[in-house]
Amino acid sequence: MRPTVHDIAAEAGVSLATVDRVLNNRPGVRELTRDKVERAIASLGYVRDVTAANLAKGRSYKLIFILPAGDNSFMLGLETEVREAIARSAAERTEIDILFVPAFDPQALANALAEAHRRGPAGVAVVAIDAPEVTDAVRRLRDDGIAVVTLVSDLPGSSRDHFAGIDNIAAGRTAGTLIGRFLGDRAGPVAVLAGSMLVRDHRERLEGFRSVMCESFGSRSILPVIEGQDDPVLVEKLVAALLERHPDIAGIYSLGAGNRGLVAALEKAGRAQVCVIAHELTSYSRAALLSGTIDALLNQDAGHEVRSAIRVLKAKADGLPVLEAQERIRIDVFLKDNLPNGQA
Amino acid sequence: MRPTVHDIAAEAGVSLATVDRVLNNRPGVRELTRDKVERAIASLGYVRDVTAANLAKGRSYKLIFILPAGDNSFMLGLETEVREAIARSAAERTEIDILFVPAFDPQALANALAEAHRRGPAGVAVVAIDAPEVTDAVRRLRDDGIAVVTLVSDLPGSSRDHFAGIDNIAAGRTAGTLIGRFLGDRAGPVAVLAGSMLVRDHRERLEGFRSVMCESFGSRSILPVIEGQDDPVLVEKLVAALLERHPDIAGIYSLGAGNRGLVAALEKAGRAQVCVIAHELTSYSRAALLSGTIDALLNQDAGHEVRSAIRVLKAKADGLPVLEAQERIRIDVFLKDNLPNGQA
DNA sequence: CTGTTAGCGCCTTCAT
DNA sequence: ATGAAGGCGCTAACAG
Repeated sequence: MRPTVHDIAAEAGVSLATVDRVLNNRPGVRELTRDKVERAIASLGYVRDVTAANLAKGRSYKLIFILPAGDNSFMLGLETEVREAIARSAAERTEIDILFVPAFDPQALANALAEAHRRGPAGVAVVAIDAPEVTDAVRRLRDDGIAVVTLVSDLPGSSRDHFAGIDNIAAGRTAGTLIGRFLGDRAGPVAVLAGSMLVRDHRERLEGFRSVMCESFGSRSILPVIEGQDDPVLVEKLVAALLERHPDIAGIYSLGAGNRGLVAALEKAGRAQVCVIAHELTSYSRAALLSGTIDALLNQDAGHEVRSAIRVLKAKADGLPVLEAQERIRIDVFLKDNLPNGQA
Repeated sequence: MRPTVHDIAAEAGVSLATVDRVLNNRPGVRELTRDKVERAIASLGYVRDVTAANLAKGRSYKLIFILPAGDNSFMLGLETEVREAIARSAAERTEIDILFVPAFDPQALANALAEAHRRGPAGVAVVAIDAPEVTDAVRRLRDDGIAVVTLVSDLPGSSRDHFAGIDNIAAGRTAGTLIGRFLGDRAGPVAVLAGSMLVRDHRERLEGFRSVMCESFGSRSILPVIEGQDDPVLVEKLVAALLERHPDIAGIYSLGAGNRGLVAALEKAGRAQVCVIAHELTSYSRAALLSGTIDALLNQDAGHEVRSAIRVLKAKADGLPVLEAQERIRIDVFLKDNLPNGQA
């Protein structure tokens, strides 16, 4: 059997309470006693049973998730994952609330962060917008010892504890290499469709994409970015116009959401031969990948992101270290051949 | 607060012991009493605290992993992951032993399974070889109520409880689409390099690859399969000969291990323009991907596989259901652009 | 068949 | 500064 607090107490010749004080480095122990206990801990190779500790503490973590409202499938999927985490909250000792804010509205987001602050949670997870008022609101949370994790889109200049999302520059580069190699010698420009340049993730994907195109496929021309606000209706309108304006388009990189509109525009225009790389696996994008309208899909697993955010918030709330390597979110690359069978 | 066994006992007017019997559907409770308790459970919305239950049980799961010996990096990585699981075993209430067997030797594997059987574990995880003596050995384990999970390579006809590995047909198809699209109109045949047709995962990858090549790139010729036994030295010899025999080779799909030898042969022959798709991210394949010798890498995360195998073995040992969707192992697709920074 | 009692490993008053 | 005692939610003898 592995050693317990009792063994340490016996070995060190002190009481359980003293061992506990040392273990949780609480005050009220003489240097000398503390040393004795620490020697016992080391010599017995003691490791604390975290589950038993949690049971005894009966602690529960109050967390708030701030998500953008809007009906694109990716954000709905993210919401679903948070709700599943809420369903698990009994087992995970969490109490999770969701706050919705209008998309791409920095002031609204800052207000939501303030509201979250008022509720006094142990931690906040937020899909960030890269704006000063948001950075400020995050700092105020952190100043009060509330842990903050950015989700999906980061806020690098801020004091957030952690980012639960993919490396968006790498994602953009991956899209660039795929579209460049898939197109090979086929002529024609490539268009880029984004949601909004206000959010960091979209800006970074664009940056990665452009740098690869420039480094490795320099002769391919890139059209100016189109911003569709992640709104399927607007996206469809913009893409329809784009296809009309440029009959010779060879490829499209859609780095935001609202792909429902992209697919509709392509199919109505009968432009199946355009090479399309898009982000996020949803029921729409999945269908388009299978039908051949979309050639490849880059994806971030919303479930992983939410679970990682929760683990990190709990750890930070307890002042525990985070294994960054374990919390890294992978960029999934899906072709029609390796689509998981599941829902999503 | 969420309800506890005490609340149920009070609500149903019975003792804790009776509640516990119903909860773990143990015998010795009258139908009527059982009903009362079940009603109380339902009406209070009780969910059992698994961590407290485990604490009280003090149970620990004895597990055995059977891995092929040999010095290819993938299997070494797998071993490392098992050792990390062993390091966590205190916290996870597991006692894990590793048994090594010569690679691609069905009889040796069957013997190892028998040895594992003798040790009386709660579960066994095994990198399977598709052979009757192995299937038999697995059945004997299962007949004694020992849980069996196949790892990396499956044994579908057998009575194993679960397979912790990727969909290898999908992996082969993905490789086919990538190589087909990357090559475009470039002329020349494609070669396939496997470890051994004795193992299911290699056979399935080949099957998926061939079917996509046939369906979507029918004009491309595929050379006969080369078997390198996952041995870097043998692989290098075989590939060197292959390159000499076929100066016009356009692409190589390496669906097994031993890629160190593949890379060496390609680099010595100065054949960097050959399009290469390989499996498994190791320090060698990573370097080759970055240098451009390898064009894309398909990967299964050994850490995920090991952790999943352990979760499943524990669940099966307790007769609990497994959420297949949650245990699905993804096929990672790596280009030089989206390589994780970590070790591996 | 059912209930009582004593833990599992840890934390937390409350005394001393 | 230290210790004794009780409890977190559940399970496991052992009695009745």
